[in-house]
Amino acid sequence: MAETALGLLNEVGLEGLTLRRIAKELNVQAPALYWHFKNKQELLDEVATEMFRRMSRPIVDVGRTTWQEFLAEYSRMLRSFLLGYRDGAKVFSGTRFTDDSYAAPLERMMTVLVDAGFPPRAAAHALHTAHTYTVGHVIEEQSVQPMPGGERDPAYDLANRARKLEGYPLAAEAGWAFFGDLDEAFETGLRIVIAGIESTLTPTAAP
Amino acid sequence: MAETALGLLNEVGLEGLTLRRIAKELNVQAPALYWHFKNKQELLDEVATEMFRRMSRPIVDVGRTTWQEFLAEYSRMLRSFLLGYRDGAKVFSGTRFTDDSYAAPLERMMTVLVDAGFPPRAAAHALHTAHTYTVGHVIEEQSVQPMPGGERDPAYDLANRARKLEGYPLAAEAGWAFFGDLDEAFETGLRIVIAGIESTLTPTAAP
DNA sequence: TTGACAGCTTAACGGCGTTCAGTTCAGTCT
DNA sequence: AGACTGAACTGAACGCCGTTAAGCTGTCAA
Repeated sequence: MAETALGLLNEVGLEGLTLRRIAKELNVQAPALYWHFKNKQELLDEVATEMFRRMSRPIVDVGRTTWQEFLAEYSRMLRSFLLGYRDGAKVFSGTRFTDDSYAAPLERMMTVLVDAGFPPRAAAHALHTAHTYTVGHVIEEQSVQPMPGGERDPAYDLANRARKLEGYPLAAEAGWAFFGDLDEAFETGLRIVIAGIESTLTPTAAP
Repeated sequence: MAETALGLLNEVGLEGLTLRRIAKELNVQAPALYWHFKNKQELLDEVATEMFRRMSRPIVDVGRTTWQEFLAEYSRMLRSFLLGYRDGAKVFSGTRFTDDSYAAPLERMMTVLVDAGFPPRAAAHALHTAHTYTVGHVIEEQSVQPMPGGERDPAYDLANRARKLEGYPLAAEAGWAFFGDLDEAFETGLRIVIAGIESTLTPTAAP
């Protein structure tokens, strides 16, 4: 049922994901859903949990590399999974997981960092910062470009934006970095985060 | 009117911020709002713009310091402003600005970085990464602790969480960093981002 | 005095999440 | 075989939502 809702998400978007629409997809009346969920939020929590479950598998399968590459790969996977669902980042960020299926993947990721020499608390902060940055970035991305591979929102047209910002040359220039090549913007931020972890949290970083 | 809606936000939250409720606050009937706005989204965009306008002033007033301190101060102000409104980060992240009042503050911030030696593109990426990290962090914070200074959502009780994660010691430990001291978590991530900017984008960083 | 027009009201529409009192029906127990 | 149980669902309804349409009021220029 969470699977059905998740499948529907790409068709109708978060705002179109109503109980009646989900029920129709299941050949059922809307109130029947209340047998399985306390309310809509609980259903959305289940949807987010299912999203995380699906992306946990490939994350756990990342082979042995440096912690830098591992963290980068996790962030890229998280991003591409979120981008893969319409309003993915919004659904994901607003909800709590409904079970402990996140525990094993999290333990695995923590282990990679701790094995690389991070104290546990530092490892947690490293993961949290990379995770937080990625989700924040994708939320902004999806308001520029709602669907994976879809059209961009015309409100973010760069030429038009530059014209209105004539008196502010640096601000105009900044638009390019913000809304131009989204992949590049993400990778640049990701490099920043990982380099920052290296220089502030790594055991060899402290004096 | 956007001011009224913004004032109401802390009372009723984003989900309680209905057109009828806003209209009541203005001693007016709901459809009257449609004289001033095309639809509710446009009103929300105006609310977000007003939020940014209010926080632009103190940001511009930050005195001359290092770019590191400037960026840190910007991020802290952004965070505390967003935390100051119920669902502040959600309102802010989902909407586009309705005018160009962001241009002058943005130009100012870009200028600080460029004056410190950043190429314009690098300055933009630096700002964007710090901004994105901050908004992402606050979104997570506000789902743990919806109101400024308010109670925490009991679903994030740490002792309880630790009990359920008995088989996963590192994951349990990570909870502390994720949901424990939110201020400290933010500052740690902020140090990471700024140190990362320093080592990847600064003119003296490149070989 | 008339007319334009900004700003509002009243009434209504379809759709939303949710509730509640029933209905169906497979499986268990006697 | 017949009674019972409980899970899963239906049908009708409630109150609220965003939004539309048509009409009313007041102000002010010509």
